[in-house]
Amino acid sequence: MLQRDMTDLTTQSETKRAPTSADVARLAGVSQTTVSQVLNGKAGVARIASETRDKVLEAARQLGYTPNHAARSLRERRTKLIALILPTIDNPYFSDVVNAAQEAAREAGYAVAVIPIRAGEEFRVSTFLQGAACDGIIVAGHDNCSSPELQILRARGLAVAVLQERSPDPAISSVSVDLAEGGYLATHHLAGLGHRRIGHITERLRPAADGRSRIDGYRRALAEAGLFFDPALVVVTENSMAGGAAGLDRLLEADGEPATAAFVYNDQLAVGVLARLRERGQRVPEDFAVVGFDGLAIGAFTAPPLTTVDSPRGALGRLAAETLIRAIETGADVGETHRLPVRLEVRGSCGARERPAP
Amino acid sequence: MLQRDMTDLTTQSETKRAPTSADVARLAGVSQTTVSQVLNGKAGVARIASETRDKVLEAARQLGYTPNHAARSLRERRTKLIALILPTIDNPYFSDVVNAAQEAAREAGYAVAVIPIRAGEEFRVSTFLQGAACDGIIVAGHDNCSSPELQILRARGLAVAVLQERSPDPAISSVSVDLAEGGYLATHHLAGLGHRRIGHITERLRPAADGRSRIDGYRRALAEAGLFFDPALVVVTENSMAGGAAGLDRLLEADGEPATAAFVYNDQLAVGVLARLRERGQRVPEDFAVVGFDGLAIGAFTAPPLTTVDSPRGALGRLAAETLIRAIETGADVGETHRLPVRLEVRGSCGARERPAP
DNA sequence: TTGAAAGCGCTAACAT
DNA sequence: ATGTTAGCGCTTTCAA
Repeated sequence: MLQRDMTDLTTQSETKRAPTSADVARLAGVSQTTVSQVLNGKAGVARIASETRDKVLEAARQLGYTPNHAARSLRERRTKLIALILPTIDNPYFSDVVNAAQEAAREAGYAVAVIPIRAGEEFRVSTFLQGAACDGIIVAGHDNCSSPELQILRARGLAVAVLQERSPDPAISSVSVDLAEGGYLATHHLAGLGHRRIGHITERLRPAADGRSRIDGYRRALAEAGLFFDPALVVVTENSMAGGAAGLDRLLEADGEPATAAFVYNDQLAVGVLARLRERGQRVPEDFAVVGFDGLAIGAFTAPPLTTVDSPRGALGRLAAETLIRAIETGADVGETHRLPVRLEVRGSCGARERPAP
Repeated sequence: MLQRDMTDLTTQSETKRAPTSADVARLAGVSQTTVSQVLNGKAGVARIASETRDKVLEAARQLGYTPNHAARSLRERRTKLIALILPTIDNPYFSDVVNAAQEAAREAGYAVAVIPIRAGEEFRVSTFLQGAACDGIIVAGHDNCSSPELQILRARGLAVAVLQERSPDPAISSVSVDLAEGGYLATHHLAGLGHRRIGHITERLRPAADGRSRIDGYRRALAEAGLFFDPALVVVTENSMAGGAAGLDRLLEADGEPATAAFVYNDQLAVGVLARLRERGQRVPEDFAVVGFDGLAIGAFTAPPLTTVDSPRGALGRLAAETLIRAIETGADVGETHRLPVRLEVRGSCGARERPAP
C-alpha cells in the first residue's frame, strides 16, 4: 500500500500534466466559465469586472496556461488549422507558396501544417487528414488533386482547395496561375527569335480538359507563328533535373529536323536541360535556346541565366489560403475559381537566332 | 413548433456531420464500447464474437466512419502526430530529411506535419505547437533550436529533438551529421590539391560550443597542412544563392594574398559562388576551386559539377523521428545524442592546382 | 462477451 | 457579473 502510494507520487511528479482552465479558475478563485470568457475576450457576451479579469490573467500567466487544442477542437468543432498537401518539398517552387499561405492563414487566426504526400501514395496514409484534424486542406500536385479521397474528405465536411487543377466537384475551389498563357509567352518568344523547330519537354502529357495547360499555350503560339505541331518534339520525362537532362537527349534524337529550342515544363527540368546541353557541347543560346517555367531563384544562377515564365507563387499561396478560409467560415458548398497572370522573364538562355534553320 | 422541427431537419441535411462511433453502434445494434473495442482491435482485452465483430465492421464501412481526431486525442492524451519545424523549405536539403522522417514516423503509427518557422519569428506564432496539438517536435535551424520557447514546450511535456544543434537542456535529443568532419574533409582535399589560401564562405559565425561545427574542421585541416588560419578569408553572408555570390566577391576583395579556393557552407551558397566566378571570368577549377556541403542534386548539374560533402539527409531524418518517438513513448527525460558520418563527393569544381601560388 | 457510466478539457446555454 | 451544468466523441474501468 505504501509502496503503491509512493509509486503514484513519483509518477505524478514526473508526469508534468499541463495546467487546465480549471487549474486557472481554482488559483484565481473564479469559475471555469469566467476563465474561458476572460481568455477568449468575449467582451460582448459577458462583461467581466476588470478586477476579476486581472486575477484570471495573472493566474493564467503564473501557471503558464495554454488552452488544450484537442479539447477546444472537440468542443468548437473546428481546429483553426489548415493542411497544405504537397507532392514533395524538393522543388523550391513551393517555398513561396507555403510562406504566403501561412502568412494569410495567420492573419485569419489559422495555423498551417505542410503534409508531403508523394505521387502514388494514398491520402489515407495520413491519419492527420482523417477525423477532422484540420478544417480544410489546400492540395497541390496532379495526383493528389485527382485523388478520389478528396471527394470523401469533402463529403465529410472538410473544405478543399486545389492548386493548378480543376476538380469535377464544384464545392472544391481552384486557384491556379495561367499555365496556358505561360506556355504561349514562352513559345511565342522563341518563335519570335526565329526558331522554327521548338520542342517541349514536359513532366506529363495529360492536357487539362479545359485547354488551360502549358501545352495548350505552346500549341497556340506555334499555330500563330505558322508552325506545325510535331508530336515528335514533345518529350515526356521525369520531374527532376536528371529528368530534364534525359528529356533533352530524347528531344535531340527525335525524328525529323532537329529542334533548336525548347520550352521546358519547369525550371527544375530546365536546369538539367542546360547542364546536358553543356555536356553535349551545344552553346546556349547560339545553338539551342531554352525557356523554363516558375521563375525560381536558381534561374538567375545557371550558365547562362535562364529565361523563364515567372509564376506569382506568393499570390497563389495567399489566394489559396484566403479562398479556403472563406469556404471554411461560410460553409459554402460551391467553390471559387481563380486564375493568376504570369509574365516572361527574359534572361540569357535564348538570344536571337544567329543563323536561320537550314 | 413544426417550423422549428423543419428547420432542424433542413439544418441536419445540410450539415454533413461526420458519423460518430455512437452512430456505428446504433446501426450495428451494439454498444459504443463494443465498437471501440472492435475497431481498435484490442483482442487481448475483450474477446468479441466474430458475428458481432462483422456487424460492427460492416456498419462502420457503410457509414464511412473515421474516429474523430480531437476526441481521441483528448481522451488518450496523445495525438500520434509529430511536428517538424523547419526554418524554410526553400532549401531542397530538407526534402530528404522530411521524407525519411515521415516514413519512419509512419512505421510507428505517427503522422508528420511540417511547420515552417522562419528565423526570427516566434514559435508562439504557431498555435499548433501549443496546447499539446502534437506529441513531439523535431526542430531544425539555429534560431529555432536556440529559442527559449523550446524549453517551455519541453516543460509542458512535449518531446523535443533538435537537428544539427546541441541543447543545454539534457532532455532534448540531438541528431546531427558530423559537420566538423565535413569541414575537415573539404579543406583537407583542397589543401591536398596544393591550395595555400583557402577561404570559407559561411552563413554565420557562431562556432558550436563543442567545437563540432564546419569551421572547426576547416581550421583543423588548415593546421594539419601547415597553413595559417586567416580571419580575412572567412566571409559571413546570407544563406541563399545570392548570398553565395556576394560572399565570393567579398572573399576575393579581402586583404592579403587572394584565396584560390573556398570551402562553402552549403550547396545553395556554392551555386551562387560558381555563378559569380563565371561572371568574373574565373575558370573553375583552374583559377579557383570550390567545395560545397550537403550533396544536393543540383551539385551534379552546375558548371562545373560541384565537389561537395555529402550529408546523410535521409538517415538524419529517420534517426530524428525514431529518437523522438522513443522519447515520446518512454517518457524519458534524458535525451539521446547521435552524430552521423559524412563523405566527400569529388566532382569537377576542384582539380589539381596547375600552378602553385606564387 | 457485452454494456453502462465516467471523464479527458473546453465553451456556451442558461441560471442566478 | 459570475456560476452551474451539459455535452463535444472517444476510450476505459467496472459490472453484469
